[in-house]
Amino acid sequence: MRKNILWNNPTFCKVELSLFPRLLYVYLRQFLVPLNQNLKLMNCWLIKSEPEAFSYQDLEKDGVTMWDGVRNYAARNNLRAMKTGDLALFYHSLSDKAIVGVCKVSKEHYPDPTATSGDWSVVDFVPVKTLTRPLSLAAIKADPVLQELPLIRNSRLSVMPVTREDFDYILEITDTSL
DNA sequence: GCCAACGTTGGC
DNA sequence: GCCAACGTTGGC
Repeated sequence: MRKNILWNNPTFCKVELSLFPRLLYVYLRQFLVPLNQNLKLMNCWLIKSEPEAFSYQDLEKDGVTMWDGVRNYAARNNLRAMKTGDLALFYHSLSDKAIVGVCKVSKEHYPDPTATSGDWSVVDFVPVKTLTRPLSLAAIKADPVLQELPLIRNSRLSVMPVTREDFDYILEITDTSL
C-alpha cells in the first residue's frame, strides 16, 4: 500500500514542482524588491483598446489622449477612482490580445464631452513606455500568478484595477523597467 | 461565425 | 423587485 498517493503521483509532482519557483518568487519579492517611495501609494490599472481604433502607438504619437467613450458604470467608476500619476497597463484587444505598454494618468476625471446624455467621465493619459516584450492574453491565462486579473474574470470590462503586485510582476516578466 | 459573459431594458 | 429578452463585447 502506498503511503502518500499525491506525492507518489508523477503528474501531480510535475505540475506542483513547476509552479513552485514562481510562487516562491512572488512570496520573496515583497522582501527583495525595494519600492520606489514615489510609487508606493500609487494605484494601478489596466485599460483596453482595439488597436484598430486607438493603439498604444497612437498614444505615443499624440502625446496625450482623452479616454472618452466609456459607457459602462463599472468602468466609469474605475476612471473616477484614478489619481494623477497613477499608472495603467495598455491592453490591445481583438487582433492583438496583448498588454503592450504603460501609460500614466495626466488629468483626473472630468465630464465626457462626447456624451450626449447620461453621467459619464473621462481622464487624460500620457504614454510612459512600451513593454520590452508584449504580454499576450494566452501567456496571462497560462500564468498561475495572474489568475486574479479582472481581464480573465471579466473579459468585457474595459477599465479595471490591477494590484501593485500584479503590475510589478508584469513589468518583471516582460523585462520592462520604467 | 459562434458563443459566453455581462449589462440594460421593459413587462409584469 | 424579479426576470426574460435583447444588445454588446470580446475570445475562440
